This record gives sequence, structure tokens and C-alpha cells, in this order.
Amino acid sequence: MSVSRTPATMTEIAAALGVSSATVSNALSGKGRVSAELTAKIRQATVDLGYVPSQAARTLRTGRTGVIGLVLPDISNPLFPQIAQAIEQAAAAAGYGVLIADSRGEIAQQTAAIGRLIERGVDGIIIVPRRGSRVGEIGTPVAIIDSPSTPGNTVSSDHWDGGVQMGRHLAGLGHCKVLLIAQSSASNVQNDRIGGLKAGLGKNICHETLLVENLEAIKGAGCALGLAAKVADGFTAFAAVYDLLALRALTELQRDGTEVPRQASVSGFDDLVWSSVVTPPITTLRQDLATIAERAVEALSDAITDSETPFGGPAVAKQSVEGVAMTLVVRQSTGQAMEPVVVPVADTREDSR
Amino acid sequence: MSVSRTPATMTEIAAALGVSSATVSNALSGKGRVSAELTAKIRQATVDLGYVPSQAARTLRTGRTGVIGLVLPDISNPLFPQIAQAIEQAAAAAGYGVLIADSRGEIAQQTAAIGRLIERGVDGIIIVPRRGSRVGEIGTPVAIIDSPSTPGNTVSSDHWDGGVQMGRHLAGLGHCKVLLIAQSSASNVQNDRIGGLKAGLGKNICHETLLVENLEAIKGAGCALGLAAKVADGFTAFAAVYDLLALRALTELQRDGTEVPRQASVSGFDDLVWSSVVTPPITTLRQDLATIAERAVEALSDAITDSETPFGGPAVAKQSVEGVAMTLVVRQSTGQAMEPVVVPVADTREDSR
DNA sequence: CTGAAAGCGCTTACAG
DNA sequence: CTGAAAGCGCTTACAG
Repeated sequence: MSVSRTPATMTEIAAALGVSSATVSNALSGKGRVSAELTAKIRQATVDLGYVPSQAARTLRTGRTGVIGLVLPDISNPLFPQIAQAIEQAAAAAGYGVLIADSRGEIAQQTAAIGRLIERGVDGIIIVPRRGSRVGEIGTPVAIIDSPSTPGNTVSSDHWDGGVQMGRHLAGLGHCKVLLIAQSSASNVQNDRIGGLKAGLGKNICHETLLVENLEAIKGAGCALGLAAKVADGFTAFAAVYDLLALRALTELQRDGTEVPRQASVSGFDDLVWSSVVTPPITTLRQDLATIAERAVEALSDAITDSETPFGGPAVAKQSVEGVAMTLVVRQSTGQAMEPVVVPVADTREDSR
Repeated sequence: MSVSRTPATMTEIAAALGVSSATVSNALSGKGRVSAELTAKIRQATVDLGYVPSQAARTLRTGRTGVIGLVLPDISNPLFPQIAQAIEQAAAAAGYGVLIADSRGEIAQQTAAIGRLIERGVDGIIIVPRRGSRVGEIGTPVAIIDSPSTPGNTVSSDHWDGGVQMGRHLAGLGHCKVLLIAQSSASNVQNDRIGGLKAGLGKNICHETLLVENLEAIKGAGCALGLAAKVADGFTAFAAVYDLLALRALTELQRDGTEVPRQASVSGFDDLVWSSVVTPPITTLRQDLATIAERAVEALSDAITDSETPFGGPAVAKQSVEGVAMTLVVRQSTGQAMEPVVVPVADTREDSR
């Protein structure tokens, strides 16, 4: 059991073995320039003496820090924990550390945050842009996670298909009057989801879209979305584009005496932690953030490599061919999460987008 | 307007001005060893040539990276975004970058995460420990954010006082039968809040504590907390130790036909983003995370400095003298957030703790 | 007030 | 297969 002591340097282990530090370096980097026996001895010494490589020295020499930055402009985004976790996991697997940058509010803050990351020497940056903001050239490799319809997007969930899944699910349940609830028409993600929902519901189901432009406005018990009137009007399903809106809808319906899901069902997107804790739980779509994070890190990693070859072209991560599938999590109408509804495979996408 | 070009090095700006790099370094570090005029010229050149300091070189020389690690073992903690944001903000102000480490689940993961941070050379680590886990010596300065009653805690909200505030608020509203809802008796934070609540309610108000040991068990519409029975039993206030439990209580009550807040009021802790969006909104206590983050970063920064002076003692951040105050956010019974209720200043703490 | 020099710990051509 | 040497960009005593 090795006791922790002062970590040894490469020069020290070289001295201890009577070889040169160049040899130690070569052995450890495993480029096959050192005999198997010597390599084994060096490996052993590494353990015995408690060698800890100096990232700083390595960086100074190679120009790479092995750290990527993560910018989530809208840090109040409830998805933040999951995204951050997924990115950190994927980055660690690829040998990168993750430096976070906060940039709440203003675009200026976002620029400043990116600046701080660059000063710290990150090799590249992953950005989840705030609605409507475009990320310009920043002289550092970048990967963007947003929506397939965002220009420059690198990878994202297939929000459109998610909408289709939900639309078909609701149609399958027999709803014929559905209220779609969105918040911003400037959000590509929301637009994709709404578009998919409409396509999934098909032409025979009546739907209407409620746009809650100002989230602040619906805070408090005073202001209502007017959902009770919608129920009276025959709407039986309320499909929000994200769980927070669904939660608002659920509580408002309940407060006004509507029985959920008997009289009206409520659904959202993203499967936030509380989606399954509320009563009744909310039917929603879960993003596969692990896959998204992996692809983002991979694309960024490629861009970083490219940016080092002279004339390697702009260091922008290539776009993934297709969006990552979302998973339908059905909770209402049974009170238990059940298997995703199997829907006939057909591309409703081309014709309605 | 300076166009972005290849960032200049310190040696380059020295050459451009015909001075030595040592002088440039001294001028920039502002230790007053360089004449005012020369310093001004150097500053200017810095801007003109687009000087970007090399953190790697600096680190190699000084042994400090200027980066601290952030470990949030329970990353599903809904407070994560706010905490991460607050820490990043405070760290940036103090000149530090923040490297995140995920350690979901196992304690082993937590150890591995800390190891990754250390390998990247962080100067210190801020930890929000998972319930019950104790953080041992790790050979790197550490600051812990948890609860005043956690051994080794560096700084935290005054959860006990928060409980007292809520207890008094409920008492002032005239409730005489209150159900306290907690989840784990192993959590110091929850225990503090419960203790404070009881003290704040005083001896004349009837209360009972419901312990929801297994959060999974209350998921779904099937399993209930049995709140309807409590209402029938005369309980008029449901005080949860965190908002997620309050949300569960609210939706369960509403689903079962209880009018909130007319028949029963619901309160939580932490003021999560949706607390004000549900209908009716939830009365809760907001943590002053900005202050907590500042103190944590400051304490850690001190510990880092100490750890460098020989025999500077163990590199553990000192405990803040007192917990950071929480703010009562009253939302129910008016439908609007109103000013915190003013309570008589008296220390109910000593006698009941 | 300013400069020459050493060195932090690695990696990378280049010789042997 | 192994080693000597240079150099990444800074900072820090130490002289002048």
C-alpha cells in the first residue's frame, strides 16, 4: 500500500533508474521506442515513487491543456445538472477536464465567460447557446448543442421526432382537442417540438397553440393561463414543450378542480427530476444526454486535432448526421412508467416541416 | 479596434520594446519595481500586440494553477445550477477557474472524481458532500459546504434559523396542526431545518413528522403520502424540508381535492425555479448562495495560501463563525411574494437545539 | 530602476 | 534501443 508522499517528477524517476528523462517520457507515452523490459521497470518505478505527471509542463511543451470549457448561457436551465454531468463524464473518458463558465443574463457576460475560458487555455469549448444567440468565430474550436435547425449546431436531440412521438401517443389515446403550450417562438428547440407535435397529431386532431411569452407573467397564483376555460371548451390534452410549463399546467388544472388525468392529461419534455414525483406524474420525453455529450466531446476533440494541422480549416466541429433519439416516458393513464408506445415507422417529417 | 491575431508572448513584447522579459514581468505584476513611464509603455504594448499570459508557464514556475475543483456528489441535487453558478462567479472574482467533477452514486466515484481534479493540479477543492459521507484528508486544501452541524463544515446556510423563521411564520398564520415532511434522518441539513421548525412553532402548536425515507417509493400516482387523511385529521399546514417534497405534497393535496391554500398551506425550502411557477406558488426559504460561495472561495483561498507556507498547518479551511441567513419568501395566502414576515429577535436556538 | 540567468517538468527532433 | 540538448513562457532571486 503506497503511502502518499511528495509526488515524484519524471526527472527523479529517471535518476533513480539511471536512465534519461527522455527515455522515461518515451516509455510512458508508449510510442514503442523503448524496450519492453525497460518500460516495465519504468512503469514499476512510476508506481513505487508515486509519479504524478505535471500537466503544466506538458502544456507548456505541447500547447494543449487537456481541458475543455463548458458554457451554458442559461444556467437557470433545469437541465443543467444532467448536461454538466454528461459532459464531464464523456470528457473524463476522453481524457479531458471540464472548466465551467457561467454567463447568466447578458450576451456580454457570455462573451466574458468565453474570454475567461480562453485565458485559462482551454483546448476547445462546448456551448449550449441561449435562445436566439448565434455563436461567432472565437478562435478556438467549438461544439454547439442545440437543435438540428440551429445553424452551426453540432449535435442535439431529435426534438422534432420527439414531438412526433408525443403527438402520436396523444392521438393513440383518443384525444381530439389538444392544447400545445410553448413559451418562445424564437427557440429552435421549441419550434422543432411544436412542429413535431403537430405532425404527430395528424390532420384529424384539433389543436391550438398557447404562447406564454413572458414566464414571469404566469408566476404567482394571480395570473392564470386560462386552462379551465379550455377544459370547458373541450380540450382534453395539454402538451407543453417543456416540463416546467407542464408543471404549471398541471397545478393550474388541479387548482381549478380539473381531475388529471381523468378529465385532462398533461405532458412535457425533458423528464426533469420532479416529473415523476408530482401526482399524477407527467408523461414526458427523455433526452439521451449521455449520447449527446459523447458526440459533442468527440466532435470537439476532432476539431481540436484539426485545428493543429496547418491549414486544417476552421476549427468548427462538424455536424452530426442526425439528431439523437428521445425516449417517450408514459406516466399518466396508468400511474406507472410503461414501455414507450410503439409507433409505426414512417417519416412524417419531410412533408410537414 | 484590435483585430485578433496570434497572441503575443511576454518575450515578444519585451523584444518589441527593447527591454528584458524580467522587466515586463515585473511591470505587469505591478510590484512597483519598474518606473511608471516604462510600466505605461509596457501596458500599452500589451494591448497593441495582444498579449495573453501563459497560465501553463506561470503554473510551471509558481506551482499554482489558479484553478479550484468543485465536487457535488449528488449531482441530481436541484440546487446544483445555482451553486455552480455562485461558485463560478465568486471564483472568477477571486481569479480562479472552476473545474467540475461528477461523482454520481458511489463513494468510489467521489474519490475518483477528486483524484482527477488533483491530477489536473487544482489548487484546492470545494465539496458539497453527499448525505452522511465524511470527507477525509486528501492532501489538498478543501472547503466544505453543508450544514453548521456537519463536522468539518466550512460555511453553510443557517438552516436551523431558516426553520425557525418558517415555524414562526406558520404560527403567525394561526395554524395549530402542522405536518413536517422530511426525507432522511441522516441529513444534517434536514435535521437542522426540522429542529428549527419545531422551535419556531413553539410549544403550543401540534406537529407531527412524516419521514419519506425512500423517495422512489412515492413516485408515480399509485403511492401516496396519505395527506388527505391528515387534512381530515385537522392538519392545515404542510411544511416540507425541501421544495421537491413540498411539490409532491402540493400536487397530492390538489389531486385529492384539497384546496390550497384555503384548506391547507404548503411550504418548502430552497426556492427552486418552479416554486413560484406552480399554482398556488410555494412559500419557501431562499438560501443566499452568493454569500456562501464567496465565503467558501475566500476560506479556500486562505487555506491554499497557508498550505504553501512551511508548517502552515493542515490545509483545511477554517469554519465560518456563523451560518448565512436564509430569506423567507412568502407566496401563499396572498398569491404574491411579499416582504418577509418580521419576527421578534430572540434566540430560540440555545434552548431547543 | 533594469537586466542576465537559472529553472519549473516535460517532449521532441536529432544523434549515437 | 537510448541519451544529450534545446525549448515551451514565465518568475524569482541576484547583480548591477
